[in-house]
Amino acid sequence: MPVNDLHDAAALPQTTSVTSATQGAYNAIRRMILVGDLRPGEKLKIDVLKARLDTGASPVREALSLLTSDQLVERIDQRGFRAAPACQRNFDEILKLRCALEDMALRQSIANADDAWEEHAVLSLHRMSREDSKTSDTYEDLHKGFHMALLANCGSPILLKFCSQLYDLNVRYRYLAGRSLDYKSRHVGDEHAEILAAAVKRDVGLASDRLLSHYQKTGAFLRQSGLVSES
Amino acid sequence: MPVNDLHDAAALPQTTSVTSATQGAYNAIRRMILVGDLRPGEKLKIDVLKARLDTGASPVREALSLLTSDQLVERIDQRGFRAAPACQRNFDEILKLRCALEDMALRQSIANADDAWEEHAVLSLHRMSREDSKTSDTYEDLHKGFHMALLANCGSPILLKFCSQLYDLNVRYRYLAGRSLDYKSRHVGDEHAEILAAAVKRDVGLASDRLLSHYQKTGAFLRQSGLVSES
DNA sequence: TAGCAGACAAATATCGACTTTCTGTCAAAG
DNA sequence: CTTTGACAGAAAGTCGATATTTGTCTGCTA
Repeated sequence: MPVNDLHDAAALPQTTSVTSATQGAYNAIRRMILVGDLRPGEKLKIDVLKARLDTGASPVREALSLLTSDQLVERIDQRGFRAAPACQRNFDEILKLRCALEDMALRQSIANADDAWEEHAVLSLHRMSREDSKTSDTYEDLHKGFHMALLANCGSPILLKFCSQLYDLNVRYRYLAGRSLDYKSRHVGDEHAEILAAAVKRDVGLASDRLLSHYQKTGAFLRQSGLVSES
Repeated sequence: MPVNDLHDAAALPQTTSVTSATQGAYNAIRRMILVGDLRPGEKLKIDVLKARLDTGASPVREALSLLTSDQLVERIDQRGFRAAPACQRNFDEILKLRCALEDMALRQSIANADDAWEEHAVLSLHRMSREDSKTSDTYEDLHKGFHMALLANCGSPILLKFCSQLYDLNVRYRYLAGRSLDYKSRHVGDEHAEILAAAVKRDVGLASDRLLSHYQKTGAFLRQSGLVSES
């Protein structure tokens, strides 16, 4: 299973059976960073992770190298690795870029619309809605799955990868702001449904507006509830 | 020296003194892929690279993992690494994305314009023009340096990294099409100067037009001269 | 003759030990 | 009292060897 699998992002929750130790370490560390278990800027010592994941040093090092792709880990030559720092400025940048790139991707995706894409998007929304526990990890996967499904038809794998990366970076800030805050006082379910409805109607402008508004609202929400601004 | 150093992209040609074996392997393999020494889709066997670079397996593996970030290498779990494939479709995608993202970056860069940025861009052009051998490696570095210097002031490190990646991916296609073809029958020097002039005049629209036209011309040029289209 | 099973060869992935580099502390000098 | 230098501990980086996996080739069977 390739590391960067974009197209299956909306697939069923992956079997946790992991083929290689590197892959397992990659998943585990990625999750720890996204969830905030490893704090922004924190030094990632090989020995510590090695013990925590019960693996050798090689898989850990390689996983960390791979996580550099996702901008979740910084590599400092001869000085090891650290979790990517977080700050208000960085958050704003991510939000802005996300809006720009996803807008682009969504428009292209709708322009190329076909039945398979549409049905996949509908299914993704359905699966997400069905999952009631909004704090669970699988919900996060399904949520990402839905958003990626909307963009999946844009015909540009590289653009998709960028969007996927930015999504993850953004998710981390959600957790940093306190996972419980998010989604509480808002009707995100409705927002998702409305975005999908516009997309299904092939209304590019409306879909894009709704998507961006969705992100801006979430962004304002997070900003207001105070971001962690360490290192 | 960090692997992902965007801000110094236009700095003087880097000292070749390499601190870590991984870093050395990274640079060497990256160059081999960009230049076409390692063909698209080619299997990258650890033993072979290990011997060729006179290093251990660990640095090679880690370098390959890092090159995954740049989309220059594909990692297939339990099946090793291979150089990223190349095809017409991929080239078109890169060109299109590049135009979109660099347009964005250039506009922001000019919007934030200040003296330091402007002078850095002027210097970068000068250094590139001074280098007469247009085929040498250092010219390639200076050329990238100039283009990145134009964008450097956009205030978005992530966007810059994306542009840098796309630049590299594009460079590879230049080499694939035959390094000598490029730049031969065109006055790229003039085009560069004109882009810079527009940027210095803070004429956002003109600068963007000229930049995109520059890329489109190069793109058409490469497309016409026939791309390698092997898996 | 086509297809499948098993074994052999090659290459990847992983481990554990060794070397190099960094970091923090403590003492001596300015 | 601050600063500089060296030493010791810790951590990163690297190497060589081993274990697992994959791909291929052969030979048997229907």
